[in-house]
Amino acid sequence: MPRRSYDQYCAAARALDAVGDRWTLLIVRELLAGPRRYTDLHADLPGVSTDVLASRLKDMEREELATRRRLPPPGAATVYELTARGRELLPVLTALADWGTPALTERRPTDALRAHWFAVPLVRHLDGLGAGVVEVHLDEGVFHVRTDGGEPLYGDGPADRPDARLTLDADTCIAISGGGLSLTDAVRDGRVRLDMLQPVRPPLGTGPE
Amino acid sequence: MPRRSYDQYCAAARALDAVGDRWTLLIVRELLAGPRRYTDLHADLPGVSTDVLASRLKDMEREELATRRRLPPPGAATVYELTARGRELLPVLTALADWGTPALTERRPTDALRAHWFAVPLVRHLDGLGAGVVEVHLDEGVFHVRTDGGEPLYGDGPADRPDARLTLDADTCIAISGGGLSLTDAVRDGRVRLDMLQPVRPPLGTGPE
DNA sequence: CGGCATCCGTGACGATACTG
DNA sequence: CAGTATCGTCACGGATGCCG
Repeated sequence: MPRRSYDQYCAAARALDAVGDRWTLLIVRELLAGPRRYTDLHADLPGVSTDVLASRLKDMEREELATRRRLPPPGAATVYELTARGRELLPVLTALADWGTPALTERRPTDALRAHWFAVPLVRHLDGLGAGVVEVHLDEGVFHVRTDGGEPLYGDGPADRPDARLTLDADTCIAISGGGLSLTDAVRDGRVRLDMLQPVRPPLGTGPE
Repeated sequence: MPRRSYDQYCAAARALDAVGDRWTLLIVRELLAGPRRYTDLHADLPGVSTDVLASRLKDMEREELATRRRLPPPGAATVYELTARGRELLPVLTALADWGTPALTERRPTDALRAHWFAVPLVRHLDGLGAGVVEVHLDEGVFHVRTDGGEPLYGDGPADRPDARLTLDADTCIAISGGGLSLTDAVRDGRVRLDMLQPVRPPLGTGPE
């Protein structure tokens, strides 16, 4: 919890005690992409000051949302990684992103952008593809998501071995994320190009349909 | 958005621009109980200072999350009320409450408590009752919830004309809210007393007000 | 170079007092 | 009842320095 607790016996207030501080949930958004170094976090969270980032990471360790791990040499570095409890914040970020998607109609010149920021609201809408790892190509950049429950949920840049590739523009991505446009319709209308790259593996427990 | 925007073209960051300030989401929690006066809000948000509450309410008006309305005399008062956009924050509060429920195992002596704070995580689990308005009796107080989609979603104190009454203790309420205990099991085990009060809806004006 | 710690100016916060 | 005024404190953001 932060310096200032709400001191309320309320589940939502308790959650805000832990993750209600400025930047905390955006750090979670970054760490959902897998283990990240301090410098990488700082680069993908434009505007956060160095001391606040360090302080939040310490708070998150104390709250057991994240852990610090030292990678063995070569390439020795310390990375921050979400705990299981931290990963359970995904529904919170999803609910926030769903609510905030309409506000993306306005794009300000001061807005920073990373392609993988589109992953959280989009990932649920890709389940129907039957593909494990989907690489998403926007004009603004490339990211990838896992739809098979694996970790990490998503990441910036191309995937190692994508099962499918989507090519679309940001507006279409936002429309699908917001639920106003189904992926099927978007593919049929040519707003999304879908390439299946690996043989389709049927999900466990599904028979012929 | 607050004075400080994150300036990120990201749906979650946009949402946090609007509702990420301290106290804002807890004010939404209060207003989900229906129109409230400034003094009532201040009473049910222990710890908030008067100027911060006034400032947040202004921010929420500007963001079109809430509106100010002046009730006609007698009983003239100004009340704050959520807009449709503001009510759409319920999934955000639900996700936060779900995540924060495990933190309710620890109950600190400094914690304030209002019975209706249990409503957000509980209301989904009462759908199976087939009752419109459910009055919930805890040792700590009484609140009521609507399970038929009407507004307001819940409120403090007894309901006007409840269709059912639940009597249980806070720990049981938390267990049901967290999903670890089904309402059916809790009734069968005697941890919850369920009284159906209105199998047939009487005409208006014949019930106690 | 990555990972912070320190310093500093500004602004947000919380408590109290007070007013229309 | 519904806020505004004032004030001390603390948090934030930016820059810089240090240390492995």
